[in-house]
Parts: sequence; structure tokens; C-alpha cells
Amino acid sequence: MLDPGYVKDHLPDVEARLRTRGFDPGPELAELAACDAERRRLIPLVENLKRDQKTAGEAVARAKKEGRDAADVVAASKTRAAEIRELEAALEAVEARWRERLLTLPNLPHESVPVGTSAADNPEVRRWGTAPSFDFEPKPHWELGAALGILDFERATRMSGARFAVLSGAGARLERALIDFMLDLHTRDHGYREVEPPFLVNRAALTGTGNLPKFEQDLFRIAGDWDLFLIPTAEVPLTNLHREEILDGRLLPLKYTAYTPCFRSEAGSYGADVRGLIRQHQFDKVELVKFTTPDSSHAELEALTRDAETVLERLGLPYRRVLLCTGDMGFASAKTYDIEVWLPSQQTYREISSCSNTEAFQARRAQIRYRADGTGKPQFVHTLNGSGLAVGRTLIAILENGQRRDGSIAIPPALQPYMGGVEAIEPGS
RNA sequence: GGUGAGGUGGCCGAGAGGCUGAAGGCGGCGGUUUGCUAAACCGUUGUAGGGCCCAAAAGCUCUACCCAGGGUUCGAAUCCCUGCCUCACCGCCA
Repeated sequence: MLDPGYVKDHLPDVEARLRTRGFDPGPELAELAACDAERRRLIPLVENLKRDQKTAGEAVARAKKEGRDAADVVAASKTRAAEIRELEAALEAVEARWRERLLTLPNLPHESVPVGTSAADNPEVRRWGTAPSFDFEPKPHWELGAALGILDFERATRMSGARFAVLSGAGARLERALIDFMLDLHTRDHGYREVEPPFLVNRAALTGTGNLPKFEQDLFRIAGDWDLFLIPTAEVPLTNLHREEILDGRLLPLKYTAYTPCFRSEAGSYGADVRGLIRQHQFDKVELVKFTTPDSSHAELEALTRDAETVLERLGLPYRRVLLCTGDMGFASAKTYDIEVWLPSQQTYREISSCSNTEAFQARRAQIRYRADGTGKPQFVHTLNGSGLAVGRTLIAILENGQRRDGSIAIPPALQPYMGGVEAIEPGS
């Protein structure tokens, strides 16, 4: 959520910056301003009446005590009570509309974010490693996995439908090893606290991160009298760890990591990545989340992105980092880096992590504040999140980059301890 | 799922229709005292939204907030309804 005061006082600037995201914010901002004006008109009216009502009430109390009759005051108050009810209803309606507008407006891009309209405008800011060269035609991961007997889409489809997969044997073990490896790296070397959060969350939590009210169609909501949703990412429970809290500024930054499965409806992506593990309704991810002070959040974004890249470097997987342009950024983000890993079968880099600074956007929605030095006025923290990494896509990258002519897969040395010392996945394992 | 007891400020804890933004205590902050610490004493101490003022801050002022949402009433922390949560016991269960 944008700062309502800032929006009101800097309307042209807000409009120009939102426009770079590729939509016309004019009508929405106009409605927001209209609601705000109406709201400010009504508030003093209601409050003055309330003050009169209070004063009158005190007069009634005094009269009663002194044994005088107060029927005329009571009669006037009765009329005023009806007036107040009416005005309050009008005010509430306006404020509901105002809040709804505010909640559906995306974040303002940070000044360092390049203006652009699509992924084609995202500048590459970093490249690491070299793409492996093969003296044979590299296969896509679904063929490798099927041949090795560790990746099964047919059986998954039978029990769950499209966009689900079964990992088994060395495949399941590899998935678990990657989770373990990532969590160990982030907790031991990068200073994150490991968390095991709920995988189902309520509407308020999803509103806090920005998934609701606008993107309900992307979520799986559970049936019955519950109003709970499967988490689309651990960013949601981790960010909501401190919802409606005032943190001690001396403890910032707070850094959390969690492994969770993630669930996404993938509504509207019917044609994309239909084969393989790239786009699933359920996938594993190790997430990184930080709560920081406003002045340090962008430096912390750089550090968080490095923490995610380190996973790939330890695994020896080539990658590049791109800076998302204004038109390609997510709703809540002020600045986002995507990390993309090399996939030999596609001869291209594919997203494996997305690291964002939402600044105060989520903090304002979720009411996450801090006091500098533990005292003074509470201010909103800045929240950051990033994948560290998407586990399924990491598994894909290991299969494809580590494949050999005989169909076996070389396990990166850093991962071998987590695989019981196995150096390669051989057919039949 | 059943029964009972509860949810009041940073914490503990009073209040049971008007004089209560809320006694008292603890903690925090400022001060007095002190060689230092402690103690004692004095003062102060929530959040949000309006208005005035305004470059801004401060200041002044109003309104709201005693788990949440409704209701009764001229007037609700206090009465009624619903929901959520906590605790205890029972039942069921990985």
C-alpha cells in the first residue's frame, strides 16, 4: 500500500511513476482523490456532532445527579444520535472505497529501476560461470528424469492432474538434499534464522503481502467453512511473522529462511512450460525474508541477492542476474532482481530466483513497524524477500547441466555429502 | 467436538451504564540525591485519524480505540448477540 499522505501531496509524481508500470493509473488515482476529499469533508462533521453528543451526555448526568429534569437535552441528543448514525454510514462507505483503491494500487518503482515494458527491457547486470559444452545433444530434464526412473509425470497426472510431478528414488533424495543444502548455507553462512511456518494462511496475511485482494485467482483456497489459502510462497508466512508488531530497531535487520512447498493455480498460463518441472501447481522453495530499516533496505537487497546467487556458485551452476524493468516487476515490489540459471536443453537462462525490496509497501499493509533505538515514534520497516532458491528448478539445472553421454548425472561436489556421498545418479538408481 | 473460566495500556492488575484514556503496581524515559552502584523522592510515559498552525518539526485542539464485529441507550470498558483467541478438564486423533 502506498502512503496515502504522499499520494495526496505528490499526485503528478505518483501518476508518472505508476504509469511506467504499463497501465494508466489516472482513473484510479482520480477516484482515490475524490474519496479522500469526501472523507475529509465528512470526518469533521461527524466529530463535531460526537463532541456535542458527549457534552450533552455530561449535562444529562449532571442534571440527574442534581435531581433536575433533562428531557429536552435527551430529546435533542436523540435527534443528534440519528444524524450521527447516518453520517457515519456515509463515511464508512467512502472509507471502504478509499481503502479498496489504495489496496489495489501497485508499489512505486525505485528510482534505480529502468523504465521498460517487458522482460526484453530487463538489463543483465551480472553473469557467472560458463555454459557447459557437450559432445552430444543435451536432453531436456523430463527425458533425463524419465530415463533414470526418478521423475514421473504420468502417475502424478493420474492422481492429481496436469502440472504435478512425482519424484522418486534418487530424484526424491536430490530434492531433499537441495533443501538441506540451501537451509544449511543460509543459516550457517548467511545468518538467517530457520523457520517452519504454516502452509495455510488467512486472508489478512495474504492482504499484508499484496496477494489479496487483487490476485485471488492465482491462489488455491481450501473448501469448506475455512477461508484459508495454500501459501503461494513462504514469503507470505515469513513476512506475516511480525504483522501488527512494533519491532525494536536495534534488532534489525531480522533475517528468516524457510523451506515450504508452494501452491499456485497458474491461472492464465495455460500454454507456457507445459512440459517438465518448470511450472507446477506445487513446488518446493527455500525462501529468504528480511525486515530492515528504510535507510539500509537497498543495501540489504544487494546482500540478499548475493545470498541466493551463492547457492548456484556452490553448486557450479552458471547463471546471470537481471534487473527487472518497471513494466516487468511484481505488484508489491519497488525493485527486483531475477536470477536466471542456464538450461542447456533450452539454450537459455531461466528464472530460478526473484529478489525484491517492497520497501514499506507490505509493512504498511501488514502494520509492521519499528522504533529506532527502541523508543520514539514507530515507523514502517522495509520488507524484502527472495528465493534462495526454487528447489525444483535447481534440480532441473543439476540434471541438465550435469548430464553425461551415458544418461547419468554428475552430482556437484558441494551436494555429495547431502546425497550420502554419491557422485552421480546412474540409470536404475 | 463437549463443559467451564477468561481476553483491560510495554507487563501485571482494578473498574460492573455517565465524574474512566481508564485506579494501583512494575517496567521505560527525564530529573533530584550520590565517590560509584543501589535505594529513595519528583515528574513523565499508548496508537491512529481529523482540524488549527505550517517550509518542516514542535505546539494547540477534537474524535476513535479496554480481543473483533454488530446491537440496546441521550450516553457502553461496563448490558445483549455473533465471531475469534487463550487456559483447564473430558472426548477423538497424527
